[in-house]
Order: sequence, then C-alpha cells, then structure tokens
Amino acid sequence: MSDTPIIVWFRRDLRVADNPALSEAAKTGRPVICLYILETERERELGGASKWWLHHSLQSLSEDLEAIGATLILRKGQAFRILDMLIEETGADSIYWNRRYDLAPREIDAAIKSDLKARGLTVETFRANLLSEPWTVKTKTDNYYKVFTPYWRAAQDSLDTGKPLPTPKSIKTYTGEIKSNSLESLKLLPSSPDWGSKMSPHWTIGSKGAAKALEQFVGGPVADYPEDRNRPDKDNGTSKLSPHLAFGEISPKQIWHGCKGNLDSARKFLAEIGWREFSYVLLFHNPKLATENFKPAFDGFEWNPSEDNLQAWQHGQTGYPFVDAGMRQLWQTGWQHNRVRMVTASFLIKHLLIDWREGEKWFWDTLVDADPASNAASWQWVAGSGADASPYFRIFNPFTQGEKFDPNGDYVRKFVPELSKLPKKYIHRPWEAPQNVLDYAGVTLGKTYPKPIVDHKEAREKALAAYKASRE
DNA sequence: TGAAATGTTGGGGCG
DNA sequence: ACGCCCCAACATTTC
Repeated sequence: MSDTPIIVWFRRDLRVADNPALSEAAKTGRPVICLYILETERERELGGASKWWLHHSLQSLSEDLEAIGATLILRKGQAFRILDMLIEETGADSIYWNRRYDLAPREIDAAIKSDLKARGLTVETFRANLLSEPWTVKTKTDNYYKVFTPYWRAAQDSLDTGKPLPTPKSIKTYTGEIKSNSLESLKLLPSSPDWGSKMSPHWTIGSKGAAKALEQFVGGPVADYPEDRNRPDKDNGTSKLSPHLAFGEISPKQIWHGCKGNLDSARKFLAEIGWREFSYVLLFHNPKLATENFKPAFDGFEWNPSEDNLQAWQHGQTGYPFVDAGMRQLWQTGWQHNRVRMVTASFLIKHLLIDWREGEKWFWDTLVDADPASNAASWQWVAGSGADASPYFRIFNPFTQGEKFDPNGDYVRKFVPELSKLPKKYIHRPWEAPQNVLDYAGVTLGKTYPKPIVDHKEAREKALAAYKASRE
C-alpha cells in the first residue's frame, strides 16, 4: 500500500459524515490531508453573516476531524496556488473533493482538475451536496425543467436517497509537518461592532448542531409542517436547517434519511429540499442567475431606485410591522422565516419598486444560510422574472399577511419591541389605531415608530401599472 | 406559496 | 303573507 498522501479539499461540505470525498480517501488507508482554503479569487465574496458562520463551522469541523485522528489545515489565497504548494510540500499525488455548481467555483475546479491531471496527479470528484446532479433530470425534449412541480415529479427516480455514508472510523494521519493558518487569521469574525456574539445564542453551529436540529424536527414538528411552516410566531414551525445545509454541515441525503420513518408526513418538508435541488438546476443552466433576469423580458422594467427606501427596508423601518419584524429578525439572528421572506421581498420589489438584485445582495450579506442557488432563484421567483415565478399581480398585503400568519402579533412584538404594548387588533396596522390606544402603548407614529413609507393601496396600483407597462 | 373588485345568494327586518 | 331592501357570506373574475 502506497504511503503517498491524499488531499481532501473541503468547501461547502463541512462535515465528516456522508462526505464521499473524505470517505473514499479514508478507505485507501493512505495518509489524508484535510484542507480548507479561504479562496480570495472567487467570483463572489461571502457575505458578512456567512463568514461569521463559516468561522464557527470550521472550528467545529476541525474538532470533528480530530476525533477521528485527522487535522484540518487552513489556508487563504488562490486555490490553485495553495494546492500546488501543498503538493510540493507533502508529495501528495491525489486530490479529492465534492463538486460545487456555481459558475466561478466550477471554472476554478475545472481548471485545477485539468492542470493536475496533465501533471499526472489523480483528481477524484464526488456528488455530496445534492440528491441528483443538476444535469441529470431532463424533459422529454432533452431540456432542463423550468417548472417545479413536473421537475420534482420527474426527479423522484433520479434522487439518490440511499443510506448516508458513516463517519470514517479513523483516518491515517499525515505525520509530516504542514503549516496551517490559524482560524483567527482568516479574519472571518466581525470586530467592531461585534454583532457575532449577539447571533450566537440563536444557533449551534456545526454538524452536531445540525444533527440535533434534524432529530428534534423529525421527532415531532415535521408532522405539523404543512400548517406551521407559515407561522413565524411559532418556534418549531420550520426546521432551521438551512444554514447547516448551506455549509454542508448536513447533507440533503442525511435529511431525507432522517425522515425515512414517516416519509408521508414529511412530504411537504422534503419538497423544500426539492426546491433547493430545483434552484441548483436553474443556477447550473443559468450561471448568472443572481445578476441577470431569467426572463429577458424583464430587462426593460422601470425600477424606482431610492437609497432612502432601500435603507428603510434594510433596517426594518418601513412602518409595516410585519415587514420590519422580518428585516430585524434577519439583522439580529442572520435568518428570516420563509413566509416572511416572501413578504419582505415582495415589499421591496413591488411596494418600493426596487430592483430585486438589491434585495438579493442584502440577503447574501446578512443571511447565515445564503446559498448561491436558492437565494438567486427565490428573489427572481418573487420578482416574477424567474422560472416558474410568482405572477406579477401577486402583491402581498403586508398587514393582512401579518394578521394571517402572526395572528396574535407575537412575532412583531419580539422583533419590534416599540410596538409590543399595542393590542393585536392594531399591531399589524398601527396607523389605524385610535389616539388613546397609541398613547397607552407609548407609540408615537413618526417618532417612536415610522409611519408607512408608502401607502399600500397606492403602491399596489403603481406596481401593477409598472408591470403592465413592462409587458407592453 | 394573493388581494381586491365584482357578482351572487339567501336570511332577516320591515312596511 | 308578500315584496323590497340591506348586507353578510360566499363565489367568481380580474389584476
């Protein structure tokens, strides 16, 4: 048996279980070098919230690797240079990694792979983060699907929902000395202000936290998911697995496997895994999904850029409590409930007529679950410019959505505390509250809490007119 | 994975 | 007893 080391290059697959690249490397019995590169040359820099998450996720991965006898090496720079250096330093002749699907990383990987192969090295790549490769599910006319429902139906036969790989029992350690950057030196954490420590209580970052979240969710809440997933006021309405999934602390296959006992009651939940797969299909075939309208017909749409309105939205100061609660939840916890995402996104695009790309960028920066496929596809979905998109005339009413899905106003009270003393009758529409009610609640509109920055009815009519104009 | 406007129905109050 | 009006409640259409 050869003693030449193998490099396992970790990316958005920060886990030791169900990690094909790691498992295959371990299986060879050869020394394994586990590497993470903070890439400085990729098309898109990670957002602030994602960097914060990544820091802790790398910490957790490092501990998980140590438990099986391996060490995580950290480096920062251009991937191909770092791999070259590491090959030089260690004499490694094989590199294993799990595939990624966004354009710039794909190009980086392709270039590295052909270069290394040309030099006689072995490169093995694996599917680890999707249930099926985005190029496999095809329509009868050999196209990729552009509508979710038929896609998901057709995909069933191609999904790899088999048993997840176990954590390798032990990994042969590479005994030579390898320099590693310290985690701190990657400078992933925010310093001033240190908003990270305020987000910490909301999460248990790492694959153990992910496994626990899955177990908890599958153990009960999943059965009520079809109803409760719309209720941001309920703690267990959704799984909150998204950031774990985005960094690969858990795989979709592990999630599917966790639901195996009651696949039927988990159907609606697993369809969300389907939306993720579908988003990757769209991204794979439309590499510029985050920056260009999927439907070119939208290119002429007349947006109404306004820095003031954009900032009011970003900071949760629109004067619509449900929208503001969502935007503040995002800012404070790095996450926003999915029902609320639809409402806040619709508000930015349709009430404020601000380009969906502005929203996409903000979410990319502030979400801990920011995912190159889901984020882009979902913003285009709301804008109506995407595949299988929400119709142009679907304009969410920001206060009736609140009344439907946060019926007691608890969600608003939690994130918009200056309104917390308002009775539920007015909590989603404080501008309609009688003066004595406002006085009692200590609310002065325009002072302690903003008046609506746009009138709902007017904004709705303007949006319909704008969409109509762009269709002509 | 909407909302609002418009149309229809049917019970009850009332002359 | 009967017709008329009002207006919820529900259904359909439109954006």
